[in-house]
Amino acid sequence: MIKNLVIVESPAKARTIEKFLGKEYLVMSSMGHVVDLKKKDLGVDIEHDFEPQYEVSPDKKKIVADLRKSSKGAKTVWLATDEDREGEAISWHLANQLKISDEKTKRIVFHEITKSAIDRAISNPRNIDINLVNAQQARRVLDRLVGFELSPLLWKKVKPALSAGRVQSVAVRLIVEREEEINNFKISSSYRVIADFEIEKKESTHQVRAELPKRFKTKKEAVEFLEKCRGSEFKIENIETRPAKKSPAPPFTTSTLQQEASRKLGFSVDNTMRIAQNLYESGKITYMRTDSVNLSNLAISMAKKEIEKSYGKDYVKTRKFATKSKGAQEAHEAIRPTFMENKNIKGREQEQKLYDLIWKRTIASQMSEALLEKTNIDISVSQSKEKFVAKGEIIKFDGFLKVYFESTDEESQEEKAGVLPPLELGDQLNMKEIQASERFTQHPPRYSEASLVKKMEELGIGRPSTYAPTISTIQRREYVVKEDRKGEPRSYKQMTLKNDDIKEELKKENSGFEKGKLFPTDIGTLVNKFLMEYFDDILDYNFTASVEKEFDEIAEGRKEWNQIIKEFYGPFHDKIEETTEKTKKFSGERLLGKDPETGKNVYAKIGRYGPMIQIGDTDSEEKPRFAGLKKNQSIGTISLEEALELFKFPRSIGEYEGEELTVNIGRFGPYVRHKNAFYSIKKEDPSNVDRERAIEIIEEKRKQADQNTIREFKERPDVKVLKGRYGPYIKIDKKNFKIPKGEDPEKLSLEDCIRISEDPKNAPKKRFRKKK
DNA sequence: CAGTGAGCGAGCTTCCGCTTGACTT
Repeated sequence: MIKNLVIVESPAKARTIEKFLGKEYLVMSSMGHVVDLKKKDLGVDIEHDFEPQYEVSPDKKKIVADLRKSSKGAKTVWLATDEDREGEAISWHLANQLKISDEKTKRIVFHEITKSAIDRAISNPRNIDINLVNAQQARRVLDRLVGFELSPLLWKKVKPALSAGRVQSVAVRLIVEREEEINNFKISSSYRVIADFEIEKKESTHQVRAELPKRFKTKKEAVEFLEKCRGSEFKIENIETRPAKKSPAPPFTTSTLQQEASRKLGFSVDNTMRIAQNLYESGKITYMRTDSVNLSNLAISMAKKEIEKSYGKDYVKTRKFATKSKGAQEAHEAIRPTFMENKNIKGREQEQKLYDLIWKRTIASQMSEALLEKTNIDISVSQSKEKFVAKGEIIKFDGFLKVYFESTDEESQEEKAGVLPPLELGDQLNMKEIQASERFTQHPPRYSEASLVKKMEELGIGRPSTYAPTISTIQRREYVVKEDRKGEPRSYKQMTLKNDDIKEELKKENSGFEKGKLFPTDIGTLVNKFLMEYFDDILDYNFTASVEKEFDEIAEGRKEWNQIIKEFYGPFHDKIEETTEKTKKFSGERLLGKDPETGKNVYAKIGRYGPMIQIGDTDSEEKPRFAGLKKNQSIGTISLEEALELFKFPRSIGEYEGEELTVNIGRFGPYVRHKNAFYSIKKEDPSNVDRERAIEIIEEKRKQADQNTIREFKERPDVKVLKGRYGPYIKIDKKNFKIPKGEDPEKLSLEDCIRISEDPKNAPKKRFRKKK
């Protein structure tokens, strides 16, 4: 019999802790929450003070049963879930589910997984803090009420299967509004002047590059200035040198890790988290879902030792960082290597890269500041009041820069300041060339996944465990798409003064190139418009912050959670009812003009299945005609001509193998149809697909299918052994069957296939209903 | 996986936050 049962949230944590505690302790994990509001219906009893209707989550039934069994025999059950609102609630639900007496239940917390922290926790147990639990219940119930009343309203008014919520709807709003800003952005240009000088010093020639701080609004002004430069003398008028310091960034939180991995390694938020999870489970890094920048004393002393060993004492400067982000709960340490002496790890390439980033960032955070010397040199122009400025930067002591430099989102136009030659006051410079180039203002950047996470964190919306899932949700609902945009060529004017001559050129550059940025779709834009019109309070950027304040008051025992929810729900529910009754379908309908053939109205709108064009009015006697939009078309921008073009489908484009070939646009995009089979048109515009190209597409797919076929049987053409994304499988008619281990897919006979298909172990699992 | 969109009506969809495997074709 076990004396002590310790329950934590994560199995990897359980394994670590078990090592610290002796044989008298059994450590198990709950795998997060085990109880939630019931899945079906609202799950909240509105009539009775918003009583939550809880159930053990289906996938946690076994875990709860196992925990119950182990807890029965234990003398003491230690609830060691995280020290935050959710963790407290998990402990409370566990206590309720395990049905253990209060006397043998103890609640303990630790924020770092070290022997001393755990020992300290064990000797300082407390009871479950019911106020904190109530704050969690309020949070949970509020999110359910908002999500499960707003979403059905969208199904009625906009389109089925949509969703809305406190977090995701604000994330969508950010992206929609950024796009509006971009659309309203007026590009302007100005002229930037850069001069290249030369100077002889100590028998060698040095180059000096300087920029005019002022930019000229017009070409005329820029040329006038170049005229003045012609024949001017350039003299060093002022040299200013000042010391500067650079400090390292704090260690990683979930959000900053996602941002840096995106900028430096090009990882998606989702990928970063998956890799970090692997590193965590193999014991290489600490927990990866955290909002804390704090390092344990143990970690700091390990870092110190490592820095001393690798770089010397001068490079050590330990620090404690304080969390600045809103609503941080700091239940864990910052993300860091478990053992600082492991500079490298074995593993997959991506794991090594991410680990390297974490190692460097952590080590750098405990290193000395970099000491710099910044120099500004003013260069006068004898025939003008303007002055050129040359900037230099010398690193006197590299400090943390030896290992790590934080990157930024902004791709700046500024050139990096370098080392300046030894110049003195009064020196004359020889002008080699002065260039005035037209530069354009840039619209605000679209969000990437990582910069959206950064913004969400700033607003206090979402938690480390939900950033990645939220970003997936808004893409899965097709509110937002992640896309690349090819840049477009743009010309700019450039005037060059060289050898006393001013030359003007028209140059080309690429502008607007974007990779992996988030764009709102028509549906995202429309849903946002609807919610902003009727539920702007929920979409308010401060909504979460203000309810969090209320949750804090509940946690402090100063307010009743049911009361807080009641005050919110009353007006919210009224608004839901009112909107349900008083508003019509919200389709974003836009009248494009009249169909020249029939004279009927042509509309662009959102229909049951997404963006479409409608010819004819809904209430007219004749049924309107419909056509779906192509990818990259939008109801906001499509022209009447483009809209009418869509009605030219399905197009018959000839015959092949004695059967008709048609091109059409369906639910999953454009396709070629031939002999009852569908072939997706992925690359080109379906309007341009002719017979020849269609045959190519068909043959390509057939070839692909051929290569993926391992076995075929003449007597039963519906039975095949195929090679899929996840390895070989058997296909019979339209059902797929797993091939058990030990069977060689290359050698399966028809009888083998049928035998395998009849074994219930290999039966196709019920498909998880997941709409893409 | 595939040709819809109004309307008829049944039955479905949906939230956020805490955790991992099981699973996909």
